[in-house]
Amino acid sequence: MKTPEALHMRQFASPQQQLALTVLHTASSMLSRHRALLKPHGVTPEQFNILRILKGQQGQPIALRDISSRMIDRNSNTSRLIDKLTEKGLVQRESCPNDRRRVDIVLTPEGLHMTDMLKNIMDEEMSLLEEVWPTHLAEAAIETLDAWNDTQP
Amino acid sequence: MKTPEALHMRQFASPQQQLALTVLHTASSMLSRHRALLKPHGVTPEQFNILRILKGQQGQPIALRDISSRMIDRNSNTSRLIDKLTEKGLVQRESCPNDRRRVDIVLTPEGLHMTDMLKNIMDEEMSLLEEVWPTHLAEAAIETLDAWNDTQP
DNA sequence: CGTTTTTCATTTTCACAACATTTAATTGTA
DNA sequence: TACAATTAAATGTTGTGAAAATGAAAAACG
Repeated sequence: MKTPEALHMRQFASPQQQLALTVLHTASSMLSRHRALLKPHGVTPEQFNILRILKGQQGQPIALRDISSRMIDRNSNTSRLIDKLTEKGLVQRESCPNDRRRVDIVLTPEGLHMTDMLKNIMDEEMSLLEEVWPTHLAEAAIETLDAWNDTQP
Repeated sequence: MKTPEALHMRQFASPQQQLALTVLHTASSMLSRHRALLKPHGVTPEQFNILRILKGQQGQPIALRDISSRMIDRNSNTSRLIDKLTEKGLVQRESCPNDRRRVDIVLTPEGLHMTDMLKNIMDEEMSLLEEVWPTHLAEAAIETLDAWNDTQP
């Protein structure tokens, strides 16, 4: 359902305002979809986001602080998310010898395995987008949205 | 900060995947901004969403159920959000005579006043978007995103 | 040095989301 | 009419996000 229909809105103050609401609505809808896809495996999108960052490290440890700064949703409670992933045996905390404030995080073998599986699931979902969005339109939309992101700190 | 930079990502699987992440990141960032703008007035974006829907009714009562269906985030618990707004004296519950299961919601005079004020604040914020997004690019981005929304139930 | 400031992680508080269940009222149907 | 099925709202529980407070360690600086 297109956004105006979904939100029962006949007209918007401006195309810019409509785009803002469309972005919020689209993100909410996407996140719901991701949540549903990951749920059978006991992982939330926020947790998967961390797993994906760790996977990108290719075994190299990364400080909790740096994970936070790379998350889609900043300011979230990364400590607690790491707690959950640790309980599930997917990641491990390691103390950082040269700076005892820091806590390095690494994927466990099971975590790596789980991440690969979930990545396949999400990649499949993402590939559906390629049928909906022609490449040049996707690129144009990215530029438009990032024009705003670039005004933000 | 543009999305790839913000998320510390060098390259994406596809422009489509990059757009998906950009949408999620942009929405999260926008919502934070809205939350900060509304906070001094003791209202959250979710609550403001309801106030805006009620304002659109122009005094006509609307059933709680119909508010739910028009919210950006459909899954939230409207009953409890209405509780919060009632506590603040911004809205009022009214029993619906022809169907006693339903509960009609109306803005109080203070609620109308507050909504007008908050709407000014948000409109001002939205007007900044007009300097960032040329109208034709905003319209193009809306079409692109809604192409996906239209594939969703 | 020693003190102050900054940094990093954790903890805490509050509000909301998700999901299930409950209660009440209405509708559908034998 | 009786009674099951459905619908609307409220409520209970658990988990998560946002933001601020706390505590510990390191860095900065006189």
